Amino acid sequence: MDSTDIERDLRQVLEARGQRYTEQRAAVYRFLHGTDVHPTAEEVFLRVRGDLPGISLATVYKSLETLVGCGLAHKLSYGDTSARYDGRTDPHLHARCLSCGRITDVPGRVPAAQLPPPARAGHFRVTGYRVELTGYCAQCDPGEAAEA
Amino acid sequence: MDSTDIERDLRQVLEARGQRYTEQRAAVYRFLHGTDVHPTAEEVFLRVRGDLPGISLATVYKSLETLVGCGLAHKLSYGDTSARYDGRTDPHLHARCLSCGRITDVPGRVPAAQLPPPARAGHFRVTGYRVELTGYCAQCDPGEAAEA
DNA sequence: ATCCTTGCAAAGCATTTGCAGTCAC
DNA sequence: GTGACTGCAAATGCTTTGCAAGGAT
Repeated sequence: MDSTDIERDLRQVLEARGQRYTEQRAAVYRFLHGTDVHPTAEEVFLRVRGDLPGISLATVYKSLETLVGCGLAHKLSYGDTSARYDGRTDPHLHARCLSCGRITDVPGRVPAAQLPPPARAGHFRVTGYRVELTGYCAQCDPGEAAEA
Repeated sequence: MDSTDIERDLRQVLEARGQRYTEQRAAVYRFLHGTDVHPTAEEVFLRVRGDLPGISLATVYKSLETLVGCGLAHKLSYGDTSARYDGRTDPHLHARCLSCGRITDVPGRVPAAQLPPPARAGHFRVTGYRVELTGYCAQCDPGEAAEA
């Protein structure tokens, strides 16, 4: 899928929801879809500003929210720091570096069957789950002295 | 373990780290340890103010951070809203209501053996993992119209 | 022409920090 | 008495919002 395809898909999804295709949204989506660094809103802003010098941080936040609402991106909130965004939609796990906060993709996945009986989680109706790995990325590992 | 025991344990842990036992920390810990509602800092503040009318929100934040640092509590950050705190230390899962944000304890746990090969997560050294269930709590379920 | 989106600046919210007074040891 | 802790208020950092001008259909 090249850049043209990506933009066509974006337009289609936006129109299906009564929203408009704009350069700003396209630039944000293009960047997010083509990277695996799971950037923060600020990082998206700095990067996208290379293509669209006039774009504002508020617009980046709004565009990201729009993409998440359309299912074209996921928001990764770990609270400790600012939210990160993921433009990949294939199944994968996230590993978060306890030292620098960077998110690394991990190919595997956890079968739902191995989780506790969903129906019987007290009076809670379980509809989904999320697994997050923690540890140290290649850049931070050498230190190895750090602990959580 | 009654209230007296809890306070003795707290004193011991604090002293082992060169920190002082105070009424404020004791009140926060007592409340957190005796509930399973996973309160936010604000909720802890409102509740503890019943015992200590003069306590400030900043002190609650500082006390919670101290307890987390001592391993006497866990901080649950889901980003969407404010952080929540857990004073229980026995193994259990957390189920988060997508409607109201409430956290419900679920007795089970996920064996590490069922996760993807830790050592081989790309160039990432995995040291731990976290599982979070999502769905709807008893109070929000009746609606059943809502979706994620 | 319509009305959605942008960009700017200001507001909002959770959390942290500086500091003088107070308390635990 | 000494150093850590509290409470207050101000500051911080991320994110959202109000609104007039601009852009997409």
